[in-house]
Amino acid sequence: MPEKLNQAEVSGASSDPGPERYNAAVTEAKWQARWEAADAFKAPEGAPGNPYYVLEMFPYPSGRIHMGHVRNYTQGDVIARYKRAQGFDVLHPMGWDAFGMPAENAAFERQSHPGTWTYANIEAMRAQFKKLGPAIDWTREFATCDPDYYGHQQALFLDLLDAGLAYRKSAQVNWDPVDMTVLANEQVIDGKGWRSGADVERRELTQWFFKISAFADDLLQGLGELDAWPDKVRLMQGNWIGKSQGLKLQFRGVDDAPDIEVYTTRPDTIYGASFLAIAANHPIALELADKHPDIEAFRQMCTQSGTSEEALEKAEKQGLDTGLRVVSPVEPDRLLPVYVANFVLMDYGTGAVFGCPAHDQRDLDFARKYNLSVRPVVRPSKQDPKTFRIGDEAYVADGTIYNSPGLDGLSVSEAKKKIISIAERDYWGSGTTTFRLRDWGVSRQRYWGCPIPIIHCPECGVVPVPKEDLPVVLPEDVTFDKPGNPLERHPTWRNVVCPQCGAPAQRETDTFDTFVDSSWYFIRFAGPSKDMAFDPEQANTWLPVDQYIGGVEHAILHLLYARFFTRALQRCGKLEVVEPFKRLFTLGMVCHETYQAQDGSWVLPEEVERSSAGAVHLKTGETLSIGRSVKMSKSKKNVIDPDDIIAQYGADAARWFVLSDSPPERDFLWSDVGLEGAWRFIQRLWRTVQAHTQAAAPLGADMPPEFSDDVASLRKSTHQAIKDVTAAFEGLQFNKAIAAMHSFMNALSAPVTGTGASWAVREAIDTAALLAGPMAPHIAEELWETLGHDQPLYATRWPAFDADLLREDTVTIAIQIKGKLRATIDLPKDLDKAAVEEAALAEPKIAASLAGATIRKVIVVPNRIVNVVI
RNA sequence: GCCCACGUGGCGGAAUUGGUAGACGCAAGGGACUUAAAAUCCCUCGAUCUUUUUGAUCGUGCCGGUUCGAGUCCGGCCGUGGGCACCA
Repeated sequence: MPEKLNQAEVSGASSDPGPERYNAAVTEAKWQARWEAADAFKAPEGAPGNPYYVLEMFPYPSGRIHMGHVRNYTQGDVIARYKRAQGFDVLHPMGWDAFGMPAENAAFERQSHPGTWTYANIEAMRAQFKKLGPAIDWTREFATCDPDYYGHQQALFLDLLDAGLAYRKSAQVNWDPVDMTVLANEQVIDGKGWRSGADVERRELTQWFFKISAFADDLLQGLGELDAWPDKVRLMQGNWIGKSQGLKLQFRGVDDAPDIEVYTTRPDTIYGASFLAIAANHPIALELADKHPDIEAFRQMCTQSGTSEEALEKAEKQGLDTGLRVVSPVEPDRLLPVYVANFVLMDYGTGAVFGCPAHDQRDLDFARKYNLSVRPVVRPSKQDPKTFRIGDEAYVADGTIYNSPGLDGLSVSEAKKKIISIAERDYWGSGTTTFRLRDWGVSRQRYWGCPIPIIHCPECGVVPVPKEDLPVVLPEDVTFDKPGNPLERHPTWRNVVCPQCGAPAQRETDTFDTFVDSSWYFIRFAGPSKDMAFDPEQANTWLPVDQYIGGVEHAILHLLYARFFTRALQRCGKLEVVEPFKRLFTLGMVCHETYQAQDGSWVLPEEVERSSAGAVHLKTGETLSIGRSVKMSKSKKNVIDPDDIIAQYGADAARWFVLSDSPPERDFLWSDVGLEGAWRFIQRLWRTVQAHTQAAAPLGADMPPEFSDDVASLRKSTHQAIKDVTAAFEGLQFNKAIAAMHSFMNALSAPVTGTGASWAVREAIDTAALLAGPMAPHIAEELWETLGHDQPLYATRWPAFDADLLREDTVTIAIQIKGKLRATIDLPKDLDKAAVEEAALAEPKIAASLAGATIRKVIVVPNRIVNVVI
C-alpha cells in the first residue's frame, strides 16, 4: 500500500537542499507556542473600549474534532483575527457543551463515570483545536458540567422561578419502560425507543417548564430587528412561534350539556359549522368517560396511537358522538352534535373546534364519514351560488360570503373582522391571538445534567434549595449497571431535610434539558465571575454577540431558547440586553464522496485510491462505486480526520482549503485534490514572498516620488487586493477573499523592475503577509518575521487601501447593436455621453455593421455600455 | 399538504444587484525544464459552425413576458434541498 506522502516533512530540511520550501509542521508549532506564551488573544479584562465579540457555537465534547468543527472554528477565527487587526478589542472564547446522553451511554457501556469520559474528551479535543492555531482566549474556558457553571445556572433557575417564568405542571411524555426514561420525540422510532426497542408509552408526568410563551409575541417581533440574521432562520423561527389570529367563542350547551369554548381562525365560516369536536383529554371528555365506557374506550384508543409523524399520517380521522348537543351563538335554533375526536389537540387553542366541512378538508372528510351536513358559506366570487357545490374537496380559497345573515357579500377578511366585532359587542366571543409555541419542558430523567435545585417536602411541598446551599452537586458515587436515573436510587444524595420545616424530604432527581446549559453560556463568557453567574457590567458591554456562527441545525431550538433566556434574565433585572446575537451566520455542512464495495459496505476515503478514472480499494484492488457527496458521517464512512490532514499538510493548508471555493453558508465538498491545491498555494505564497525579499526596500524606506508604469501596476494590484479581501471579510465571503489572494499572487509572479520597484515590492509582500494573516496565520507570522518586522503580525494593524491608486483613467466600453455585443473600445473615464456615442459609432466594426441602417436610438450608460438600436 | 430557498462550463463557484456571463480555483489536454520523476513555469479549455487569424450562431433548468438590454425583474411549469405538519 503506497504510503501517502507526508508533505509537511518532505518540505522541511530533511533532504532537499534546493530552494527552501515552507515547513508547516515546524513553523506552526513555533507560532502556537509564541502566541500562547504572549497571551496574544486574551480579551481585555474589565470594560473594553471597542468591543467585538465573535463566537462559534460551542462543541459537544464527543472525543474527536471533525471537519465540520474545522470549518466552523476557522470561519470564526478569521473574523476574530481580522477584527483584532482592525483595532477592536476582541472576545473570542471557547467552552464545552458537556452534559448529555452520550456520556451516560458511554458510562453504561464502560461502567465508569460520565465525567471521566467527558473530561478526557475535552482534553483530547482541546489539544486538537489548538493545533488549528485559533486566536482563542482560553482563560475563559469552561465546561457546562463544571459545578462552578451549573451551580450558577441553578441560581438563575431560582430567579426565573421567583419571576414566575418557571413552573411545574403535568404533561404527557414519551416514556421508555425499559430504559426508564423520558424520550425526546426524535428518539422515538416507529413507536419504539431508539435504544431499548421497547414500545413507548405516553405517560403523564409532572415536569418543570419555562414560560417561553410569555415572550411569544416579543420573540416574534424581535425577529424583525435581526436584519443581520439569515432570512431563512428568521422565517423558521417565525413559523415555529406560529402566531395566528382568530376568535374564541362559546357554543351554548342544550339541555344538560355544558357550554363549550372553541377557537377558530375562520370565524367567517361560522354559519357553515355542522359539528363540534373536542380533544380526547378535554375536561368534558374526561367527565363523560367516567359514566360512559364507550367514551373511555375511545379515549384509550386515542392515547395509545403513536405521536410519530407516520403514525399521525396514517391514523384515520376518527370521532365518537358524545350525545351532547350545542348551539352556535349566531344560530340558536340549529343543534350541533359534539364529538370526541382523535385529531383535536388539547394544548392548542381551547382543545375544542367547530367543524366547517365545506371549507376545511379534514372537517369535510370527517363529515362524509359520519354523515354530517355540509353547508358552503364561501363561494368563488365570480361563481353563481346556485351552481356552486362542494364535492370531495373543501373550498379553502378566498371568495364571497353567502348563506350567512349579516355577512353576505363580504370577502373572507372583511367577514372575519365583522364577526369578531359582533361577537365582542354581544359578549359571546372575543378576538384572540394564539401561538403554536408551547412552554419549554426542561425536566429530564437523566443523571448527566444540571440538577434542578428543588426539594420536595411532604409538609411544605415544592421548596427551592436556598441559594446559599448551591450548587447542588451531582454525586460521584453512582453506578450505571441498571437502566434509569441513578439519582433516584442514590441512598444519601436524594434524602435531605426540608430547608423550611426541617422534616425529612427528598431532592428533585430530574436534571435540566441540556439546551438550558447552552442558553446562557455566551453571557458567562462575556462576564466571567466567581460569585455570580456573570458580571453584569462586563456582560452588558460585550453583549450582544457581534458575530455568532454555527450550524443551521440549531436555527430553531437553541437560538430560540437563548433568545428567551436572555429576555428572561433581562426581565429579572440581571441583564440589560434583550437580543443575544446581533449577527448570525449559519454554515453549510462538510461533505465528501462515498465509496461502496460490491457487497454494499462503505469504505473509508483513506483506504481508497482515487483517480479521475474511478476509485479502487487500496488493499483488495476492488473497483468501488462512487456515491455522491454527502455530509461526512461515521455511518457512511466518508470522514476525514482533521488530525491526519494537519499532520500531513499543516493547519494553514487545512484552514485555507475549508475557506476556499464554497461560500460558507453552502455545503463544502471536501476532496483530496482540492486540499492539495490549498497546500500548493501555501507553498506558492511562501515562494513568491521569498523570491521578492531580496529586491524589497528596507523597512521604513521613504516612498519614492514616482513609479514607472509596471511598478504602478503592481501597486494597483496590491491595493486592489486590500480592497477585495477587506470587502470579502466584511461580507463573510471567504471564498472571494481566497480568490483575491490568488489574483494578487498572480500579479507578483514575475520580477518587478523600474522606478520605485523596491519600495512597491516591499509594500506588496508586506501586504501579502498581512492579508493572509486571518486565514493562514502561521505562515503569515513567519513571513512577517522574515520580512524583518519586530512586532508580531497579530499585533499589527490591518492595511488600508489608497482609492486614488484604484481609480481608472480609462474604461472599456462595450458596444452593443440591438443588445448584442459587437465591439469594445477603451475611452477616457467619465467622457460625456455625446463623445462616447460618437466614438462608439466611429468604431470600425460598428460602423461596418451599421452601414446603410437607420439608427433609431442610442443608449449610453456612462463608463459601461453603448447600445445602438436600429 | 403548507411555507421557504436554490438551479450558471467536466467540477466548486464569480458576475459591481438590470449593462461585456464564466473572475479565481480544481480537473483535463498540450508544451518547457529534467537522464527520469517530483516540484515549478508557459499555453488551451462553454457548445456548434466557418478555410485560417478575423469571425458567426447558440448558451445561466424549461416555456412565456417586461425592457434598448435579463443569470439578475414578473408569470407559469420541472427538478433539487430545507423547515413545519392533525395548529382548528
